[in-house]
Amino acid sequence: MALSVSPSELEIMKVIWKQPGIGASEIADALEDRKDWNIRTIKTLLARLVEKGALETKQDGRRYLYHPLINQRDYQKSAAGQFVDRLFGGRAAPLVAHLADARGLTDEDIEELEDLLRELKS
Amino acid sequence: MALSVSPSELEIMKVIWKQPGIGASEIADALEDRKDWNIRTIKTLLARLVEKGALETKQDGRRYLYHPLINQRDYQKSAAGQFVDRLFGGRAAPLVAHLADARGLTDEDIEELEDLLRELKS
DNA sequence: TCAGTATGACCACATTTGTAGTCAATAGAG
DNA sequence: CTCTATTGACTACAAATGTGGTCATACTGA
Repeated sequence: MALSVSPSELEIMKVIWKQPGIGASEIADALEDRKDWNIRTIKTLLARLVEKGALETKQDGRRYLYHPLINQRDYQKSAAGQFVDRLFGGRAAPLVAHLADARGLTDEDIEELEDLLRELKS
Repeated sequence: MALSVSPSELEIMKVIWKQPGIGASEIADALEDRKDWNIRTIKTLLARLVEKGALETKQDGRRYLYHPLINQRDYQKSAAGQFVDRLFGGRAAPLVAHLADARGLTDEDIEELEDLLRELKS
């Protein structure tokens, strides 16, 4: 469990979560402006993700299409939990305080947080 | 900057942040129940942290005392920022929503978040 | 005074991660 | 039909990380 996905691998996962069933070269296209990766690098990362059990492939002619085996929300939840545990003793409030301090919260963030709190209290 | 501290190294940093000027064997004591690390392992991590510029040493007789060169709050702020960027597109609200969902927030968390939001809006 | 112990310096080694290269087969461009 | 570009399979290799060993030395209690 908790199968670990490295930062670079996560970039790949994000593309596939957004477009399940995408192929390697389309992933390269999708990342083109964000990351300066050789197609070989992307394929290596894909192979590692398959090996780790984070992705599965479907044959499509002579190439592979990639589908996530782990759910983005689950991954985010577990990563968020690990992160607050490691750095903030498991407490959410100090984390948000640091974020607010470091970069400020958007009005949208504030509103959403208020809604969330309202909901939690009911 | 942003000098990267690995998870294991961070455990060491946390002890030193709490007790600046501590020596290697006291760090081992402090971690004893939390981590099952050989004293050599701890010393290797300390050496790496010094090398990275995260710690400095002061000679105390024939041993070293360790002092942080990076501030805990600064580290937390930058790590929190990087984390929300990587996983939540930089938005704080979804992160908190996931935390609340995954493990719930304590009453204390909720109260602190409310205070924080009140403050941010004023 | 001397043996055992704690310490720092240096070394070791497997695994993970970032970043590609080589090769062989194949599919499409002319 | 032939040449080139694409694809997957396999390989490479340095840096970072986790984990600890060796060695020489200096301290300390018996």
